[in-house]
Amino acid sequence: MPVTGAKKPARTALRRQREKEQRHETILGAAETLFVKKGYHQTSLEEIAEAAEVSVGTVYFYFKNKEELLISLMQKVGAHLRVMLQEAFLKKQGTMEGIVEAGTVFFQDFCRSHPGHASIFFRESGGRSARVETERKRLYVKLISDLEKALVRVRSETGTTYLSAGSEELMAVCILGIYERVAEYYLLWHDRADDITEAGREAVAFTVAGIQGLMTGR
Amino acid sequence: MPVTGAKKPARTALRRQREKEQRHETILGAAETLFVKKGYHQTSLEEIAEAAEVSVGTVYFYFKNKEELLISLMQKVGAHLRVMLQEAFLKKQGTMEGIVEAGTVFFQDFCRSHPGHASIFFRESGGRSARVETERKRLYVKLISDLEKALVRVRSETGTTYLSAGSEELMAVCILGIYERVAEYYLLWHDRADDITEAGREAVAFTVAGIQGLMTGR
Amino acid sequence: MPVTGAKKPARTALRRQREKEQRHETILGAAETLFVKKGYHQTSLEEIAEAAEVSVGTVYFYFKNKEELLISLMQKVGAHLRVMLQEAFLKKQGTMEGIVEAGTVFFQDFCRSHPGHASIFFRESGGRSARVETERKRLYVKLISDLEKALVRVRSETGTTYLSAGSEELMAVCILGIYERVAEYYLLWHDRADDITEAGREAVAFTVAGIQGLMTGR
Amino acid sequence: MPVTGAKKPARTALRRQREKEQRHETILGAAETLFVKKGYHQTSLEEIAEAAEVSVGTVYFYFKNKEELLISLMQKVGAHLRVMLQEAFLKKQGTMEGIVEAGTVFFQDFCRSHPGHASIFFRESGGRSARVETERKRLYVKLISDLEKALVRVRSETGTTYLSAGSEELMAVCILGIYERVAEYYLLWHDRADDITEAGREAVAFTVAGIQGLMTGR
DNA sequence: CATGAATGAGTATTCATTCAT
DNA sequence: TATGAATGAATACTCATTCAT
Repeated sequence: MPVTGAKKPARTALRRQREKEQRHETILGAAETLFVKKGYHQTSLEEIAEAAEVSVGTVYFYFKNKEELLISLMQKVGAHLRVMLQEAFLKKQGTMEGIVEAGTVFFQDFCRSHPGHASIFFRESGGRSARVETERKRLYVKLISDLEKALVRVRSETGTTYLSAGSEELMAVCILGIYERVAEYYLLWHDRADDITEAGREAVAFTVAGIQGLMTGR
Repeated sequence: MPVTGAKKPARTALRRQREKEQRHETILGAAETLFVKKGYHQTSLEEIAEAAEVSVGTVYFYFKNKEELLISLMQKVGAHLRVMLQEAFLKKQGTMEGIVEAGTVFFQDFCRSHPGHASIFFRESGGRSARVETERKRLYVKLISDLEKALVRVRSETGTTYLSAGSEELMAVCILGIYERVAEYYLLWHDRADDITEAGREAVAFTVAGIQGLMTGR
Repeated sequence: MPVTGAKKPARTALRRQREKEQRHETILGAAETLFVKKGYHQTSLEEIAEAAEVSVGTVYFYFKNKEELLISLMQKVGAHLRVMLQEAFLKKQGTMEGIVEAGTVFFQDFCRSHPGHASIFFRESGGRSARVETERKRLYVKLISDLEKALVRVRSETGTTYLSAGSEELMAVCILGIYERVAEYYLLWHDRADDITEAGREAVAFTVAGIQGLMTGR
Repeated sequence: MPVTGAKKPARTALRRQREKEQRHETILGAAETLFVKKGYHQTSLEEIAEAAEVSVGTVYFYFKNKEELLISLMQKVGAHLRVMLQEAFLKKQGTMEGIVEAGTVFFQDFCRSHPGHASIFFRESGGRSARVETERKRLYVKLISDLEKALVRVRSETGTTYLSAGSEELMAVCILGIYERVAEYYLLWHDRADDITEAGREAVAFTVAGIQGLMTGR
């Protein structure tokens, strides 16, 4: 029997693997839609199962429990956000331009194409349970740490110093605060998706000015 | 009717009124403590009643339902915050100093003496139910509007203009975002209550620089 | 106002107390009937609630959980059994007659008038969960200990000795084994409620002979 | 057809047959271990499959359902016990010695080398479901019937009579009761595996004395 | 024969809310 | 006003069983 004969089961296994991943994604997608629309606690597992067109048991086959579903979602969104921002930083390495690019990417790409993601990450993730809270904190801290590192590079590349040893951390925290509140305000509350372009631009300008304000020896 | 006859019940009525208000406060306080410690959904009405040393029925006599308890708390905290900020703005009318004063008051007074308040307003209020969400939005919008007005006064008093027509609103949103994330990061997550003094100072500097960055004709 | 005026609330409180205890008993009774008829695991809490003519929530108001319901039942039956046997021992203190009396009481009174009790104690209590098992063991050990003490008294009163230091314990264990198997065999399996009179009589004779067999220096 | 041609498939078939039986045993063994350790209801089929290193589906290929697994186990243990006791009776045919031998075998061999078996037969088999209960009863009745026959032979061989027509049956029931309670008490509860040697000896003495107590015309 | 993903009925438990006293 | 017993709808989660591959 030729080599292809041995491959056949491998192919089946691969296809199964793919199908399994698809299911995983389908369920996660259904959960995201419902969490965004109705809120985590107002969404029942039966609804999620129905939306994903699977049985309740299947949801539990793929996810340990409801909490895990939310955490998976948060992690997915968080990772996505980090990648986007990292890429922006890398484009204009170590310059204030990188910060501008990151902000622009956040408001133009992330918020506009994935309003649900913003909702999950900034709204639904807050105060659900101890485990969720821990994970939320972990993800926020990572993002803040990324921003911090970018700010450190800006400082060393431009040969300036900041006000204090903790300035980078503080600024990173401020920037994230701006991102999330602007996103929620214009996107989720006022549904002014168009305004967010302009607001985002100004928010970025605000951010840049804020950073420069903490720079000494310019 | 003799005077004494009229006065006696009046006194009783007054005392009753006072007692009633005390009860109201006691229950609200118990709810706040528990919401902050365990989270809104993880706190049962029975626990609240027990902590307030009243029966479940009594809680329902003073508050329509559990949601109302959270909303009352949010309103109380929101009002408190507004008053604090307004007073700060008034001290240094229409100048950037007012903005600085407000930020300082927020980080020094509000956050440090009422960490529970910050938790209720910024964390527990998010994504509980449609009604709570509506109220939360209303309170945030009010705060933003206050900040916006202060920024308008600063502009008119200093004779400058901002980048665009929506700049005041955008900046107000940014400032609130900075407030809440810095508060949660240093106060609620890292329990670095001492750092918040320094962090607050720098956050205010960041804010001021950000605002000035959006000012044109300086 | 006369003394009776003060008593009124007391009376109400008392009546409430009584009603509460009645409910407790009603629920316990419903659970017993169903556990005996269908088995513990095959009985749902909804069925118990329905049989007791209360809501599911009420069952949980009186009992922490389903397990607790079974444990309460076991304890009730165990206590009842102990009292019955103790009284029998006391009638004919320290003589073999007491042993005979106890056996007779067990087969004539306990088994015949409360076949459900025997079922709960000897059958339903076995291997349900760790907690139930612990409690079951505790109750069995108590019963065995009672029997042991009775045997010790018989020995000291009649001036004999048993084969070894552990003989009383061993005999107590044997006697309980005889009781439960005879009860289950004639009562629960063969529904030969009439035969149990005769069987019980002979089982007692067997028991007595067995005990005497382990007596030395007669 | 040449011999070799016929033999080859036969050999394969035989090996398969052997492997099949091994699987059967492996699964049964895994089930036994888990049932003893965690209890029937607390053990899931997935756990059994995992312990037996097969898939869930495979378990269902070898056993109709979970109930059947327990019943198979009970039957295996029951058969083992019967064989042991029968052999003991046969060694000393028709004499009280046979009864003594059987008891000794039970406590020394059965209990000590297979504590899990005792647990399955005396504890886990009780009150699981109607089918299990029926089978349990059937097995107990068989054992009792064996004991009864042995007692009948003793009676006819020694030329005595018992108290009544039902005495043999009653005594058989008593003996089984003694066996199981002593086994559970010393072996499963108190983990006094060493004491069971002595306790077993005395239990046998108790049994013999009990039987003789019901003999008339000695 | 073996696999393990999929099913979905079944159930214990919670808890906001009501209301007779 | 205050109580707390009673309610029952809502829901997360389990697990024996099946069946396409």
